[in-house]
Amino acid sequence: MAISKNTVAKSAIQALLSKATVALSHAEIQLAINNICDRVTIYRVLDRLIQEQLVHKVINIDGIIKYASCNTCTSKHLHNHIHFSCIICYEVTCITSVIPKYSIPKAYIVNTTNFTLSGICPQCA
Amino acid sequence: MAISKNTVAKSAIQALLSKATVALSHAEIQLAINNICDRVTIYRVLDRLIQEQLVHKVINIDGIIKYASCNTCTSKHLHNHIHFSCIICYEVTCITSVIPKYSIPKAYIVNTTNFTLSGICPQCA
DNA sequence: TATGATAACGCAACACTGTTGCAATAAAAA
DNA sequence: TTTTTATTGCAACAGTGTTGCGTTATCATA
Repeated sequence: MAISKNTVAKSAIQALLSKATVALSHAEIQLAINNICDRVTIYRVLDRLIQEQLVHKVINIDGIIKYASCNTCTSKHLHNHIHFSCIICYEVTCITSVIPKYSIPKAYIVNTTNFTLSGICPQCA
Repeated sequence: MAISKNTVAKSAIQALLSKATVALSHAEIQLAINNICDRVTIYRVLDRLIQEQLVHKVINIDGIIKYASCNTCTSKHLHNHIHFSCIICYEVTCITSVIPKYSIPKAYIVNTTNFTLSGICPQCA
């Protein structure tokens, strides 16, 4: 995987995500970077960052895709940790400290896991 | 919660979901019932069925909402079982036999769980 | 069975998310 | 500096889900 070019939009989005404590949606990113670039560019930059394994996707409980920086993925790019999705503030937090246990029939080949718990986060409780 | 009226659309969608072995998306339902009613009506019927706890939502790995009949929810309306989402045929199957184990910090109040594993299902393997 | 209240419907319109094609532009290499 | 090529902006589009409103069908009551 070739390293992509370093552009203003890429740097801004990368910086935003790496300092964010929660996963952000496309809309939230667009709002945060304040029209630094087009809507479409954000999607393309995110795709690039994902391909370069700097960012990963999380599906929110309501089906909205959120993006989070891979701060914890040092050696392997694995995201089988729990995500917590708050029903009040809609923030998605990576609970990296816990790896969930599961077991399913052998016939199923598991590639990726998406364990999202929803409820009320500490800030909203 | 008052019982809603029994309409042609409701019966058709209910019958379709109860005989389906996998969770269906709105688009799939629309295709299956073959223009028996309007797009919007399907959304409203599904909302009613969810409110009456006859159907539950599952978020697919790509963020598309799928609907499944609550065949297994006899006493309590709980859906904390695993869902398997196939990356080839995009079918979502409820693995009702297994309840996943997890633990997260006490500060988080968990309401619902959404444990979706994605990979290749037995049919596509 | 006929009637009336009201839930449910179809239609139109809209907002939002995500994608694609193409010409213009910016980044990095030569 | 020039050249190559990735990246961008713009426009247009497809898909998903929602809302308002006038009409229709359902179900309870007479």
